[in-house]
Amino acid sequence: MRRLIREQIAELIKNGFKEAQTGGALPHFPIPEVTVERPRQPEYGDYSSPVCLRLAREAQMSPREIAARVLAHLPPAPYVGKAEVAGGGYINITLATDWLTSQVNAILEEGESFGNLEIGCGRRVQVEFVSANPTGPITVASARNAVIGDTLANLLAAAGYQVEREYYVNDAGSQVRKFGESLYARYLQALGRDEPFPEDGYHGHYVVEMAQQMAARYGDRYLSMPREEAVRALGNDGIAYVVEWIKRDLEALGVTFDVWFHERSLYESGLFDRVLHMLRERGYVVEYDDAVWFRHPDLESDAVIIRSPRIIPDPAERPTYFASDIAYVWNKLVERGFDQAIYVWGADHHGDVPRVKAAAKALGLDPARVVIILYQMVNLKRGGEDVRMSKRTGEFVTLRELLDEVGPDPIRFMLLTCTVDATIDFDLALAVEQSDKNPVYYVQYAHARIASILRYAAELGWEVEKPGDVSLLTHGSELALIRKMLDLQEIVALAATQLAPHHLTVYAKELATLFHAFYRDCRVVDAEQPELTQARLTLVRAARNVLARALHLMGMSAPERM
RNA sequence: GCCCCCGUGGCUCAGUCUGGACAGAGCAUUUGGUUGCGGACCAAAGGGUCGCAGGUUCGAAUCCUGCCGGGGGUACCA
Repeated sequence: MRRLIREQIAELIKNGFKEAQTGGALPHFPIPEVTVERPRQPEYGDYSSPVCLRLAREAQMSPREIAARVLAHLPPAPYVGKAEVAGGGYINITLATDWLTSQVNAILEEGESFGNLEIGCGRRVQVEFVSANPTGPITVASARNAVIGDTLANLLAAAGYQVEREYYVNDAGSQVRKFGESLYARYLQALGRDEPFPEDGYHGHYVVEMAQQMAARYGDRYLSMPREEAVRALGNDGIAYVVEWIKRDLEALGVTFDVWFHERSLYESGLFDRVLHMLRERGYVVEYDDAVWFRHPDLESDAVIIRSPRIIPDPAERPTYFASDIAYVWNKLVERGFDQAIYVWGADHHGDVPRVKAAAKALGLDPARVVIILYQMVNLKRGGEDVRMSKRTGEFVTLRELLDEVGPDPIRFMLLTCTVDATIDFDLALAVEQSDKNPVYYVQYAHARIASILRYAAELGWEVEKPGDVSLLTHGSELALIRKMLDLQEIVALAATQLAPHHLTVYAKELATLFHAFYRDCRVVDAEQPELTQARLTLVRAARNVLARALHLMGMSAPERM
């Protein structure tokens, strides 16, 4: 556990300013926030700050002169190798080589905890994701939700938050009823009855199979019930069945949840009524058109419907899904006391964002505690052709099919590769292909190659675990690799604060690239140079440590062989 | 109509929220590389008006405004 180097350098420069000012080398002016960036060109060093560029007027001297005086007063730090003025007044800092190499041991000591930070300060965060309707199998769109949510949860945990993962089971809405009716119809058909299938029902073949199983297991038990009761009972059974199904498929993708929260419990516990009462008292509830509405100044529309007897005739007063959202946000932030509730939603729900925020606000909660991540859609393709998907029509590619074809790691990596803001064209043909177009193998190959080197060394009798003298690591490729390894912390900080898991994929590819370059330039196992070999074996082990951590943060495996 | 997302080399995408020094990868193309630890690798080359037009700034792919193109949403579906 450690502080980011970038932050330490920013502070260092700030102290340089202070020293220069108190020493009279610089006039007194408010020191601005010191921005520190990573320059692209290696000759500009590891870290660079342009802060002096905009101070010419206030300091009454050129940016270069300011920078020079700050540097003259820069406090010493073990990690600073070279600090110099460059260009029009940049402060460029190069890390000290001996410090860099010493980090190899530090990384090994930290093990799987390398990359962990404390920026979360132990705050409790809930990540609620997937939450697909339990009326059918998980599709590719939900798979994107799953990998984003799961990776985000991993990142937040690494960043020092206390994280809980939750799946919200929609078992109270009208879709559930529709599902029950579909099952009922198929059930009767399975028993040989001539039952018409509801027009807007679930047409997928899986409904037929489920109904057949139920008919086989329960016989005509549901036949003796009143229709309404049978529909409800079958719907509940069906949902329980599908939830287990979803759970298995997500597990196969490497995604598990701490809590499976049932929408229905919001009503059964009486919470919804209490929350509705609170809103009513605060004046956010209006009634007209035979319905109950939520009204709030933040909403563009006049009001959002909370419940109406028209949505579901039985039970007559069944609320809308938004009603559930109101009670749910209270449950998250108050009853369970999360500091922050993160929702992972498909972009087609973006219109609901202001409502949930407004609901939180109306309940007296800080809407900033509600964080909604919208990810764009996944267009499924097969060889360039669009594949249409809808659970209702029964035409879709399930996550299970995809897992059988591709396996979890490529799915995770591909769905994680671009920002949540970009639409993904997921080509099934490409996903299956184990080629250069599929960078997941490139990254994992680097790990397998590391494992192979260590196996090879062990076979030759090297003490692989014995710490080497890391000060012997002076080759440019070795130092470049170490630098990239240290970056993992920056990436965790960036991805966790931006809630942008895709940074991990970029990082993993870069790390793999630098390892492959190191492998090319530096022979690890060399009987004629035992000291160097021992040092390089140490570096290789540290590299494996970092690469494995990056892969694990993405929920992927770090294979020993491929 | 209104709201959200996208528009960066032939293709797929980073970089935009936190403005900085000649705009980065991968794929594809061309040309090379190991009598050594896995060639699922490495290196080099060509290829870009960062959708368009204004504006802010010492400085804009990045911020602001308008426009164009693509996708999604638009309240008794969830």
